[in-house]
Amino acid sequence: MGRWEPDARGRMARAALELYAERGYEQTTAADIADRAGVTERTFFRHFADKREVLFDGSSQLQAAVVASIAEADGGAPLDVACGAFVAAAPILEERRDHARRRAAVIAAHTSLQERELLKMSTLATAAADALRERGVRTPDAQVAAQTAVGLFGIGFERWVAADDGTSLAEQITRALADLRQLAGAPATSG
Amino acid sequence: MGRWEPDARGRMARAALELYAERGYEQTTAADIADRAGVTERTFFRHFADKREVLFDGSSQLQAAVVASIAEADGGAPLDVACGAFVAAAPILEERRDHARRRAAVIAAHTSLQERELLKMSTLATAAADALRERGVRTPDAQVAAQTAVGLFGIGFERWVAADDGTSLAEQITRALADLRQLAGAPATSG
DNA sequence: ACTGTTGATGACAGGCGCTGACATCACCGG
DNA sequence: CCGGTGATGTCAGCGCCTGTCATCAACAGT
Repeated sequence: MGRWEPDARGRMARAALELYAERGYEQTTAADIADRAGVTERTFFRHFADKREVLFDGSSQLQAAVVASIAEADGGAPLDVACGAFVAAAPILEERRDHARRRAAVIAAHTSLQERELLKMSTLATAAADALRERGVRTPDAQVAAQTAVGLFGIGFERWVAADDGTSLAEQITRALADLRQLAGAPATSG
Repeated sequence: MGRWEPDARGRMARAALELYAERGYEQTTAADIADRAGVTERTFFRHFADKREVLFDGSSQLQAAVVASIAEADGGAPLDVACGAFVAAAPILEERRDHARRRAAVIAAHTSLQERELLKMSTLATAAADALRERGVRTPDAQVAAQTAVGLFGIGFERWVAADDGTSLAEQITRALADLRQLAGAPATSG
């Protein structure tokens, strides 16, 4: 095959997900992934900053969609704009539910990968907050709204992945927001 | 001094914070920390799972305080109980503001450390949610309330560390919660 | 067809993080 | 004085990740 077989990056990403699922994250070396993808370990690290990053290649796409959606939103309360952006971006993940589930299972199996996912979420929150500010939302409000929206997205995503019924990701996020409104509004419930 | 100089763990934790602050996290090797603490690199890794964990030795204490506070709370809405628990646990950090600031600066300077902190926050959220469930809060509500409270704590902590006025951590958390209530309640603001 | 440039890859060396295995030493109870 | 216990030191080694240089495909200009 020589060098220059196309889409080395994609091959490595697929090989990594397969191997992490087959033998586990720790039991897979970077050289293993490179071998399966038909490249060298060195090439692997040229494309991905580290062994974890290979699982998060699509995260910038999600972030771009969320930021764009916030920028283009018609108006409304900041929290609605932020959550609406995640609902609007949900199809990106919904289109590849199988892939999302496999990936989520691998991540759930190892703490290092959860750390990286949390970092991506945090970055996403910062980007969303910036986008809200861009619309004129005051800094503290933007921060709280963005962080809350990302938190609700995380919960919704978790439930969407675990759900056996056909509830959509968008629906899960919407429900989580409704939950929060209930919790934030109701003055007293149980003890 | 031979072996058995007391408080090796504490010495390593202090040495690590100093060195990370002096030369940076990456420029500090585990052997450097061990040297300054008067032990071996191997001993360092017997006490701390990895090079990052040495900065998070007190996180279990915070978690215990939050969980206890949730368990002992008098009653009220889940979100109030959760946020109240963080306010109640705030003195643990407020007592050592200098240390908290130095530590926060070090963490802010390197992504790996931010990842670890986010993981601790996530663990804290799970523990808080469990504690809420223990009180009879339904699972989805517990999850949303706990995650939201941790998010607000994170924002409050960030502002407390950055603040030049004397605003307390507890006050910052309370303000963030008030912000969220405003955002969740108000139907429409800007565009 | 020849050539220079560009960019991705291969090959190699090496530092650092982290672990397993075994020896050593301080302390404690008998 | 002695054996047990637990923390530490010592050593070897794998895997992650990086710097460096050579190699090779593709492309543009001549």
